[in-house]
Amino acid sequence: MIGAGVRAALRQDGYVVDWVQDGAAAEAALAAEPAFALVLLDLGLPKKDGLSLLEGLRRRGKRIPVLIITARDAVADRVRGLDLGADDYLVKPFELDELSARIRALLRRHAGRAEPVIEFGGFRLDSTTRKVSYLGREVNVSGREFSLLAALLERPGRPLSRAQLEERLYGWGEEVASNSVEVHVHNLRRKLGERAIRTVRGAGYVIDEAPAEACRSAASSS
Amino acid sequence: MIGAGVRAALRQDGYVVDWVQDGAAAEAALAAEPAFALVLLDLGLPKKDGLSLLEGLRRRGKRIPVLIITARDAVADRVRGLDLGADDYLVKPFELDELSARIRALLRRHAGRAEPVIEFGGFRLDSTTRKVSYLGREVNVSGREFSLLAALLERPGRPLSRAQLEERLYGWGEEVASNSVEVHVHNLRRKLGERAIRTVRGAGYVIDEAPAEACRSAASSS
DNA sequence: CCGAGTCCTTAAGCCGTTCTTAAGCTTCGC
DNA sequence: GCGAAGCTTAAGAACGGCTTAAGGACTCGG
Repeated sequence: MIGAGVRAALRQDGYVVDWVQDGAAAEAALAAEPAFALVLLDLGLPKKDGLSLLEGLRRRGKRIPVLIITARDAVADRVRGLDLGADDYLVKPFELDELSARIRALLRRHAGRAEPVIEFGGFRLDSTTRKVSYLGREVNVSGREFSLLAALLERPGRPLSRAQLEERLYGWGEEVASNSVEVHVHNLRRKLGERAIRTVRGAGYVIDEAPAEACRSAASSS
Repeated sequence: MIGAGVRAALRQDGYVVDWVQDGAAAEAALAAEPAFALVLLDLGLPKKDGLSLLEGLRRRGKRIPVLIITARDAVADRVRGLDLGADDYLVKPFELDELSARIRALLRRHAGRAEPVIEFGGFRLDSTTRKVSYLGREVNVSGREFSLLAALLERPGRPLSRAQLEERLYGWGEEVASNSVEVHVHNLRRKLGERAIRTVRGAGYVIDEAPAEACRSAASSS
């Protein structure tokens, strides 16, 4: 079957692949293991309609990326799938290159952004070299500090709570029981200037769109 | 051209469509009008490579959804486009139904990231950043004050009693035994002006629809 | 293997803000 | 004028965030 080929190709790409062959098994697997990063859903599934599987997922609030695979002539299914909350689709037959690219794009989108360079609010982060510059100046930051900035810049303009940042910095496995996030923020501010990271009392920290240099439309600079 | 057909179909769907016919014009339009909800990008553009247009957009931090349209055989372009940060693509020739479904999906997905904002009676509450502005002025409010405003704005035009507000502010568990709601209202009025929150004697507090105009003279039947 | 340096976590104290409480005052309706 | 409802004020407590510093883990060069 084509399933085996897909699985082999994805493993080639470094993914860990679970392959189930009907809708009921898929639901069971998704219920048992909440950590799947993405669902590849062939609408030709037996036993259970793939679309209702998708609908059930979304109804239960799961936001896991879902990529639908359909036959070329099943336009109606595709349309329906997208409206039900699928993130993408692919038409059979497809090239494995393309599948892989779409999966990359979906994962990246879901992660928020994994593009090598993030630019926002005066920052420029390069995640391949882990270099940071702010307002044109190159700044030396440590590993944790870089991750902290990256987390903040993934949701630009939106505050992240200490809890969210900790989760992001330390993962689920190893929790931290101290104010280390505050300390990192403090150290960053010492390197970048006071205004680089704004505190939203009770909500967390945020990086604003307009840094100090916002001279264009800055009506009220507090 | 097919452009005209697409435009007509989208207008049919209720969208407002701007159509430019080369990359340079597209960049100019995007720079001039920041409020576009989505970009439909035909990779066959003359004058400027569509992919570099996309790359420029992303590099400048624009997160506007981009849907690429390519020819059937341009797999490499598609892959590249997705890696550059496109949100979706469609292969020519496509059915207009499908285009419309994908646009719906993209807009919905993007709207999911949009900030939930309440606007009413001169207020503008952003619950992600906990920012409040009233009559155009940005106002600094504390956490409880924000919750109080949010509660009042949830049922716009309808008064909420002190008891209801307390319940809303403190939850069911921990009741409060004082006039703290009154105190918060007072502090808010000091920040926002006397008229921002109206007292309905015996019933509670309410935020009115029309803040600017003095409606006192609207006499007679109540 | 040692020492210097960096990075990270933890802990403790400080400080300003915010919240609650309570008491006295004003306004309203009768 | 009286009581009830609402307003104002101020003080203390509680909270959240900031700062600092100590110590451990790790890296790197000798």
